[in-house]
Amino acid sequence: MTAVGPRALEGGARGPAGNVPEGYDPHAFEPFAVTVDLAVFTVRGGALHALLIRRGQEPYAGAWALPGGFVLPRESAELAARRELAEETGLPDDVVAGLHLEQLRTYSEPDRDPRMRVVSVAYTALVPDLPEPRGGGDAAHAEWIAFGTSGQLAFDHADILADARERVGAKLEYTCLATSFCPPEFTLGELRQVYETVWGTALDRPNFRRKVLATPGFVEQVAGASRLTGGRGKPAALYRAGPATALHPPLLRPEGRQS
Amino acid sequence: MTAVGPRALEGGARGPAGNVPEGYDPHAFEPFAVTVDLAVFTVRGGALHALLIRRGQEPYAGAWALPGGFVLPRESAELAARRELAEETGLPDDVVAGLHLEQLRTYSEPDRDPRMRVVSVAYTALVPDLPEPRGGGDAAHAEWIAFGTSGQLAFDHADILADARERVGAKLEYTCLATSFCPPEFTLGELRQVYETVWGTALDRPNFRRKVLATPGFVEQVAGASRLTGGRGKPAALYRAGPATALHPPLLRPEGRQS
DNA sequence: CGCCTTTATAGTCAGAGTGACCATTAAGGG
DNA sequence: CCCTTAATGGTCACTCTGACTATAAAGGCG
Repeated sequence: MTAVGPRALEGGARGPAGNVPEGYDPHAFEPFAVTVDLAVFTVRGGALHALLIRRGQEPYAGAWALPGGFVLPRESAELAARRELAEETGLPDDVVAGLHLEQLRTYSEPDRDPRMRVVSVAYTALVPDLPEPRGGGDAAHAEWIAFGTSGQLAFDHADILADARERVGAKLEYTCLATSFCPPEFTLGELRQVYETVWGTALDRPNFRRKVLATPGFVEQVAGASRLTGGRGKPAALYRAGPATALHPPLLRPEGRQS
Repeated sequence: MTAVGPRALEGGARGPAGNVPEGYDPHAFEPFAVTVDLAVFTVRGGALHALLIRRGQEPYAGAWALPGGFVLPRESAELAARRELAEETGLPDDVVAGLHLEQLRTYSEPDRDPRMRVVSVAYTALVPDLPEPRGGGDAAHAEWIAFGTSGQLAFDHADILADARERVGAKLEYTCLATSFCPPEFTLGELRQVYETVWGTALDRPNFRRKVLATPGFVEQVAGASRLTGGRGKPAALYRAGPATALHPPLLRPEGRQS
């Protein structure tokens, strides 16, 4: 890998915060590829699942990997992430446009891809339990895989997925994000299961209920509606996500346990 | 801008999560430049300051900008950020190696730099009140500018700086990060000033003291030492940063006020 | 010197929030 | 009919916090 280009700029103020000489040729140095990777989570049957695709070619042929792809020349990373998400899940664009998508962080270790220098902006998405994703027209075939059962992931995707899970767990504490995992109408039991699944701990039912209902704007009751949850037990009232986005005070996970 | 390369890969599985054909030519498409930008904060005389450099050339000649520069071909973004920080501040490498540096987020809007496509990974650093930075050998001349008094910043650096400030404020709530703004030995009054400065609110002295001392590992008293703080008043005991990194339960800013 | 201001430090008190419980209601299953 | 299960309603003690008062120890000033 030849180190020309950027280094040639060192004589003046550098970078976009500095200056690029007029005659600067964008093709003169070893380029960086910029991609997005997606950590898409859902809660399914009491277990956290991530959306993964099976790799067909080397490197890491046969391994699971995060969905993702190149950022196109006229596209922001966020737009690229939304486009890839729509392609991989086969969901209609308007549904994808409404999903919670959040930038996680950027992974830039020089050797994270053995083929060339790839800098990847990772995004985290939380979705309700969707119908099985349709492969996005091309060879890509995305599936929901229970967290921790995927074997070795390609590239540094295991790191990304672990970081994303930790971030989601932390955000549940001080935001109303948990409703993103739920369908439009849900019971408090389902909402509690989201917390229990992501945190890996059991929560006290009455206390959870008290906390959620005491937070203005977290959830709004759907008048008169109720639903049986697990086939057994008293039917539960239905709620919708409210307008609030932050939890004050936060709902802390018990005893700082990480999983 | 020619949109070849990435688009040519669409036929197969895409991106580094997909596959790059063997004959793929890294120079065949419009390249992305990858840079780092630094939001370096300090607390000085009761006001939050950011480290900025004055731009000499167009675009944005004469405006203040964040320090930063290219990520070199064999360098991670974090390494680039640390190298740039050392160059701009003129601090010895071992000091820079010990500073708190945290990835903020990546800015990738296609037109954020009018000259070419630049994707920038932003980092936030918190430092104690350092001696005036020496310009880093080159033309760059970094200065501490009080937050909000810089006028228009170059590129999207005002957004980055605002995001960084918000992130720092939030992190003070649930981490022990505030000690990064302080010299090795500090008084509780100085630590409280960090919170007051970043949050823009006054805090109750006794309550702040109680909270900090009740958190195990946040600070450790320096036996027998004390110092006069503002010239007036009772001398204050000195403390060092403790081993703790997280605050459980958090120290929430009053009334969810953002500034 | 006494008196002011300033800051650190010690303590009090009421209310909010939380964890650990117990009790009741309403469903399905044998 | 009685079991299990889950939702819901409620209690109680403890912790944490915000508001506040009081004391200690410095410098400045007449």
